[in-house]
Amino acid sequence: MRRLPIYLRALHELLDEDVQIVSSHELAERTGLSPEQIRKDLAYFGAFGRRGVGYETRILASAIRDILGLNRELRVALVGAGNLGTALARYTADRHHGVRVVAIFDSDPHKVGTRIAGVVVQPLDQMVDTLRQRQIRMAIVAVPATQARRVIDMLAEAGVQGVLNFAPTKVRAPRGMRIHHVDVTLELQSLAFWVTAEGEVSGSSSGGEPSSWQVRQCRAEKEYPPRQ
Amino acid sequence: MRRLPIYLRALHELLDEDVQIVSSHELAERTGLSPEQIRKDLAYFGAFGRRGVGYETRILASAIRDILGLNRELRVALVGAGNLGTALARYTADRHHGVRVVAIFDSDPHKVGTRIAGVVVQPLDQMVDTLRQRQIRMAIVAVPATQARRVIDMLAEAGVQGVLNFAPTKVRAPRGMRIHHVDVTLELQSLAFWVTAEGEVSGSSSGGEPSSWQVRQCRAEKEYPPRQ
DNA sequence: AATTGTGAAACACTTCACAGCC
DNA sequence: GGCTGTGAAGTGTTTCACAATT
Repeated sequence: MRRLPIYLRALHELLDEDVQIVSSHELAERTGLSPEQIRKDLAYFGAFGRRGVGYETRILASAIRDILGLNRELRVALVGAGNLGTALARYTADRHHGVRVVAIFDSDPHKVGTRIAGVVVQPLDQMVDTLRQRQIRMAIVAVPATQARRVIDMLAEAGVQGVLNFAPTKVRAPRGMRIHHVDVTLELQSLAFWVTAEGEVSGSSSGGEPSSWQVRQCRAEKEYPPRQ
Repeated sequence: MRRLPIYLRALHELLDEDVQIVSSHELAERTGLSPEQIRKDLAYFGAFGRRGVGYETRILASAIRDILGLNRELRVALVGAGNLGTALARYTADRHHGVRVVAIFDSDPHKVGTRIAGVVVQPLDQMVDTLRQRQIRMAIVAVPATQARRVIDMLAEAGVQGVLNFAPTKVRAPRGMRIHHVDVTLELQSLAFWVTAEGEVSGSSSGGEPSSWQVRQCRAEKEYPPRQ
């Protein structure tokens, strides 16, 4: 499921290059995945390819957009008009990925009424009514962690079914809602494991008792055998 | 590996509440993971708990920070001082998660010299030298997709070992570098699968040939049996 | 009695190998 | 010959069940 958008991106690149037919090997090359995996994934949703030939670029792209529900542009609400929210709103406005921020809400009265990427910021207490009325079913949450739970409950009440949450808290998804979490802190902290701290030597250790950074080295060497 | 930061966050919450001892069940409750998984994870790095008692909150938190290399604050560079970059810089400055943006680079001359969260923005062509000199080993890339590859090559040249990439392109990690990708487009598009398009009824279908949204419904019901 | 640590079983996911088509 | 589609094998991860420990 998470890989379909990756294929879609590669297919759009190929379409820009006027490539009509693409093989699983070519797609693998461009996505960094294996040809078998791509074939399995695509076959799961039905037979889109022709044996001995490959996949028809335009048809496959359209099929994937259809599976994802992106053939009509999906309207998304943004909650939280800070720097992060602004970046996201502008981003979806620039290129058309099938998803676009069409409503923005913030609790700060100073922000209400301003425009971001052409969309007027509305007060938070108008959110539930507006989303219901406009039948918006997806939202991006870019508010402080303390407000996330309340905002997500409100979104559930408004009938929102999918949420992309940037707030650094693990909130359980209400019934009927799916939440994808983007947690920068978690990413940075887990990435930290792979970098050597200052003062550490990146070569082999010189005796002494096993310390945590040796664990780190050991683990690191599992995935990067040569490591320089 | 990716779960250690989750445990760490829960442990810090517990420490704020002056909880001295915590069981795998309590941690499971707070993280949404299973007790067995937590025990397996922690046991993998060594025995931190006492049978019949639980885990000592402070010691476990410290051990995890040690494994991740976060007991000394990790200095990180930010490349790209747009809205997204600004949000991230401010975010790491506010709370101390063991990771902090201490250098910012941008190619826009208008941004160079300004301050974000107390850090002066430097021109991109000073990046490699500055990072080498200050021994900065981790970076956040928040530049347009077109620049991402070049920036990441420069970071590799500067000795950076870990990169958190927000640019919507899959760049292969250079030797000795680990890249974590945060791709908002991909997240939004895969989330789109789970929401019903406007006009669709969320109940059962009324005959006709199987269409993609029925696939969507079918898949959705696998993970959310009741779904309302 | 409560809780960890851990081998075994179950499960999920990926890769392999090749049959079936073009 | 080249490529897809797919059962089978392989690999990795999660859950189960329980022995070990306080």
